[in-house]
Amino acid sequence: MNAFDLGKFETEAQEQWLHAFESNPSKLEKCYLNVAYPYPSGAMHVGHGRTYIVPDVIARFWRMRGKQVLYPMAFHVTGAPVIGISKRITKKDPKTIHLYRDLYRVPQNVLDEFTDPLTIVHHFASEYQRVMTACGISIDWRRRFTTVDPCYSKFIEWQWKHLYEAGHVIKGVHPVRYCTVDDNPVGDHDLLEGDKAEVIRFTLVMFQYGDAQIPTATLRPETIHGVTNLWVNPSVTYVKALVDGNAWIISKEAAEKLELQDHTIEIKEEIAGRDLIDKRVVHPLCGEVPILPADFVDPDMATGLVMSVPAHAPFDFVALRDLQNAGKYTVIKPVPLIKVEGYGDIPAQDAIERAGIIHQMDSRMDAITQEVYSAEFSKGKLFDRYGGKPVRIARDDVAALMIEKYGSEVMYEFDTRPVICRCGNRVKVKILHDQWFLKYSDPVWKQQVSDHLLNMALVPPEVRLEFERTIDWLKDWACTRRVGLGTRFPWDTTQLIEPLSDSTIYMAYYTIAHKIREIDAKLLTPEVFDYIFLGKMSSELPEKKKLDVMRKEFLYWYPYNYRFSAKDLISNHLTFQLFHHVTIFPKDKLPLGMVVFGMGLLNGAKMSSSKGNVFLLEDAVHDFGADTVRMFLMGSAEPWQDFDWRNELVISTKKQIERFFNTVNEFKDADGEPHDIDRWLLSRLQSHIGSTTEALANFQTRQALQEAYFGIETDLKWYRRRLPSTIDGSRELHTLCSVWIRLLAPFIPFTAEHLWKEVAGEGLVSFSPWPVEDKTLVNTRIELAEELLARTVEDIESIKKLIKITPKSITISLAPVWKHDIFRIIATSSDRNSVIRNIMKDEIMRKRGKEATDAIKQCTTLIHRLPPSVVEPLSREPINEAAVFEAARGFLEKEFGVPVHITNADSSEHPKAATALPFKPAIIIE
RNA sequence: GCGAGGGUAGCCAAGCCAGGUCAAAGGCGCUAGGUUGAGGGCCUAGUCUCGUAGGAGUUCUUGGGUUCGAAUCCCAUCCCUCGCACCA
Repeated sequence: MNAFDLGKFETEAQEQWLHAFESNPSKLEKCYLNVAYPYPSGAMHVGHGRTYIVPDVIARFWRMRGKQVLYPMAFHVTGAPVIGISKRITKKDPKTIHLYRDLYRVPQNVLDEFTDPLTIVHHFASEYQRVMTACGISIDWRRRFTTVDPCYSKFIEWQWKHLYEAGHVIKGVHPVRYCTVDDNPVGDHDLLEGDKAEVIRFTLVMFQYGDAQIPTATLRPETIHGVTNLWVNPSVTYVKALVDGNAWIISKEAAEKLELQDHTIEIKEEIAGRDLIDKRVVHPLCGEVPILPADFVDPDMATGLVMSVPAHAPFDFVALRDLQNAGKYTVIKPVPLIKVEGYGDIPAQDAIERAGIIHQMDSRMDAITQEVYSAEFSKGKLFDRYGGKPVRIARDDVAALMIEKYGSEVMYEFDTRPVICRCGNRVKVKILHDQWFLKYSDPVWKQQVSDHLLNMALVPPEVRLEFERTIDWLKDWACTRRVGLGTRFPWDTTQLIEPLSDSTIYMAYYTIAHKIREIDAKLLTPEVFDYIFLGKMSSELPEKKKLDVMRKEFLYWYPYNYRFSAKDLISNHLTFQLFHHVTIFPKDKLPLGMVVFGMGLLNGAKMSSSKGNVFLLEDAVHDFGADTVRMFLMGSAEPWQDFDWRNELVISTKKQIERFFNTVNEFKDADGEPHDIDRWLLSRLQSHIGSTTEALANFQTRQALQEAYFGIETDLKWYRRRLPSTIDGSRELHTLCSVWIRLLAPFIPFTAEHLWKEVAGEGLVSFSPWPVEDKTLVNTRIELAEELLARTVEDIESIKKLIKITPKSITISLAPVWKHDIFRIIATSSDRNSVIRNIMKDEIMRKRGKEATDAIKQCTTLIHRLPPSVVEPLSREPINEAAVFEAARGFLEKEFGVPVHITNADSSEHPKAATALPFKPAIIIE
């Protein structure tokens, strides 16, 4: 009749919860929680589950504690990924089809529609809502929106108007990875290869060659003084091209690249590499040098020609040495210019010879180059005749000088290659114009954020440092994009506001999301939002009454209390939103706190949709039940720790819920008279209530479950053991059930809701009052008595185990009064050294001699071993041990199946009796 | 490489900030016994080593140090996770 059936509990509760969590301003104190909204491009897995269940548990907790709780949800559909996905589905890319059809189980007819990117996000947004609901997440769904809703775009425009007016939006140029086939910048997820590649800024050193110039790209312009020659690949065909009207000799590849980097290119003629060999070039800072052949020169690296500094560049040194070993160019000597500790005059030579490098192709060349470069960069100094500056300073100085006086230009190139787009094309660096930035580098802005961070609650506290570092480190952020979904950038409507920049203050939008829909988006001018969010009046506000309602909502809910998000967003989103808030909202509307989550693992490995290592949340709910999923996710680790989903562990979580269910069913109708053990149970219950409450107030879901579930379960086991077999449970068990259900309700709301109906009769447990610790029910003496009994039982068991005889009787021999005196004196004394002397001053003690000093030592050890919760009350007043054991004699005899005698140690003949201590009676088994 | 966090018994994980209450909570797994009596049930005990009396010994990545005393503090070392930007 009342079977454990999670599926049934879920169905029952869902009906009653349908609109239960819709939350409106009220007289109650508010609690506004929100979590980073999802980008719905795929199905939810158990990792997502935790992200939304943690805030839900906290929301349910505060709701029961009588707060007006708001937990809203929306969908972030801004950005480019779904554009790519829809393209790949259109092209019938097998990997993508497999992912969506087989892993996410999108029905074929829906999948067919995925050629439209909006369909993808809308489909999965609905899926998210469905699965979140199935998980019992108590969201106010009336406030759901997506970031491409017209009203939301109006809101974003308003936000940006304020950012702009504050001077945080600036225009600039920016080098990006660019695919010339797609004609678009490419992000990491668009890359087939080279996603680690960084764009590096090279200086082009311009050598004069007849009427043309040869640019060589370098990261170390200061080494110009040590150039002995250039390197050219003899088997490569170079071109002479007019670059911005000047004749340059460069590789063909370089010509294409430079065209993307703000240069006009007009190719005039081809020049074979070998025709350049032995020609001479000149630069004012190094004089005239020859061009030498080198096969290692890559035409696809920067300009395709390089300058050679054999004294400081191991590659150059070896290449030159190889030529000279063949008897060529023997007059060329490396020209050193940097002094660096740990190396001789020619660092490159030292490094090469130390490593015993024979030829250019040695695999260690890169490492040696790195070693020399970083040694020179960190510790090197230019020779006095070149200015004597440290390398790290001279490098930038020389580069600036060259650009100013010697015609040098900047060229961007990747540090590693190849970099290949998903379309198969080589990615190049392009300088984007009309690129807009958010000026996160602004020290004044940074300071405002840092100042506010001091007022914020951060969970766990360790993340504070990371936030501080991030604020400090943040540079200007390119905030507009050319492709994707999103809101048009107001100052250049061909561009869109970038996804991380349109999701920073939407927590404020939640407060009005369900109301603003009633107004035509066209009417939503900045003045409207100025009124709602800032209280600024304007003459012609539309729908003033509706605006007033929204103003009230905002004032009631804002600022939010806590924002939840995974820790990988600290370095961007979570910090960005602080920047935006401090600019737009007044001080009393700034965020109050943040909770940062750890990451999720599946069977020990990182969850990843693309690798197929995911467990869908829906499947988990189906296989184990929503409560099981919730309890497992909340109990296996604290929110900020990484957690690992393992099916075997989840199964045992389900058994635990079932055990709870059975126990409640067994006890809820008990109506016996209470005994001492009931008073003990209730006393213990109070501390579980207290600890659970404290843990949840600190977001410690795991700790809370330990207290609320295992703490109470362990007590009940002892209770049952202690209960005389002739007696039924007392009516206090009904109280315990009522409390227990409520303590667990945030974690396993479905089961709790079902049981609540049986225990309380009516109302939803979700809105029932959270249990409050009743200090008047706390009975330290009874708890101590049970503690003494339990410890003694344990001791008897371990002795029985050791002596391997069949006991015929057990004698418990209690410590005499004088030992209790000693115990108390030691426990209350602060100075352990003098305490022995003080005790032994006493005449009576001294008469006891060694017996007394032994007792002192033993008591000292015992006091160290006992928890303070035991020592503290004992030191105030000993308990009547004889009464405790007399009362429990029946229990002990039942436990051990032999007669149990209780004696006083000082009247016992048995030598063991002398070992009796307070709270640790001597045990004699015969 | 840089920034942040972390490494605890078979596994997960508490403890570390405020050093002695730590052989180290709790859960899982495993083993034994009991109960019911057939099998994802419940209860009890055990689960580093030794021990015929509730104890002792060696442990908390590794190596040093501070201290009467360190899982806990300091230094170094190795390993792991996250972030390093135009990407949600």
